[in-house]
Amino acid sequence: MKTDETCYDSLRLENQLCFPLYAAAKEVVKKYNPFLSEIALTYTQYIAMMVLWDKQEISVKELGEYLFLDSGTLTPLLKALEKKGFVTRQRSESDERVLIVKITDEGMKLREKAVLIPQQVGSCVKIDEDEANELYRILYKILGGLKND
Amino acid sequence: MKTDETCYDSLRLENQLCFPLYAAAKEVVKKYNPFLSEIALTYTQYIAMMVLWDKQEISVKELGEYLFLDSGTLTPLLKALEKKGFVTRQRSESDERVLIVKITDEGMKLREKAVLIPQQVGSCVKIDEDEANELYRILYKILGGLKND
DNA sequence: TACAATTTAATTATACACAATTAAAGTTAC
DNA sequence: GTAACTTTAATTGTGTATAATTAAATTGTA
Repeated sequence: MKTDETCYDSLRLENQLCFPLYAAAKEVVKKYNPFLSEIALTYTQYIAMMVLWDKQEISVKELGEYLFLDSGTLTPLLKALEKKGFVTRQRSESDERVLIVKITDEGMKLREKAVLIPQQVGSCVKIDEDEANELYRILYKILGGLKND
Repeated sequence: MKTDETCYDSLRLENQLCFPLYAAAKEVVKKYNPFLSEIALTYTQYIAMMVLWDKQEISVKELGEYLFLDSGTLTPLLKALEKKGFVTRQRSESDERVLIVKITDEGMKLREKAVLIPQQVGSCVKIDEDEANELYRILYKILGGLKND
């Protein structure tokens, strides 16, 4: 019998579910950087642009709900995108508390350059299609479950 | 037939695997904060302590390999843990390039307070045991696959 | 022996990320 | 109608993270 203190097994790194989640997210996001640097975007800017490519126009609040980010992260990020000419930021006329983000023509044009990125990064993630689908399903189940706390 | 530009479907947020991975990791780590703040640790400090609770003594390099973190992250983190009295940092005598991190008695004592945390956070992640096992397996498969690039 | 290459950690610069607070504008209740 | 509350975004402060560079020590090789 081992003399290890098994009452602390729950605190071993290899028994954590959160740790591989944390590490895998970090490592996969890192794989985007060589491709994203070619179009002058960071990963967070890229997912914000994804929403804008789809919607063209959105409030900071609603964008934050899509991305699970708050204005403390989004404000400097959107200012950076504005500086690069990919978006404009202006207050809503009907409610001046609301800041509306709109994609520019320049921003829409960026989509053509970005279209190959998902496939390029996807090839780094060496899992089967079934596993990818299962992972996707479980991750959204976790995200859904966390919201109601 | 819809007039949407389906050639850009790969760039829709809901078609990404990386995004829910990124968001779920972030949101789950956030769930640790109320518990970790009671023992004056951040999440990253907590996973570093996990390795130290297990090994008592380790080089910065080896610690970084366990955690997927480099010295740029670990150096300030370990200095913070040293300041709180949980670790000591000293150069190896045999090779002065190597910095050895050792856990203190104070640091070991912290484990007793931390032992309930995995269960407390686990209850926030509302997935079955089977799903948790499957998620764990797929995440480590991804991490393993990324290393050989 | 020398000297180039490697290894290791620290440093610097940039960019998220979140908690807490602030400020402004709207909404509700009385 | 106005005071209290709520909503929205910005600001501030702290703490990760990574890339690139620097510096010191060791290793390998001619």
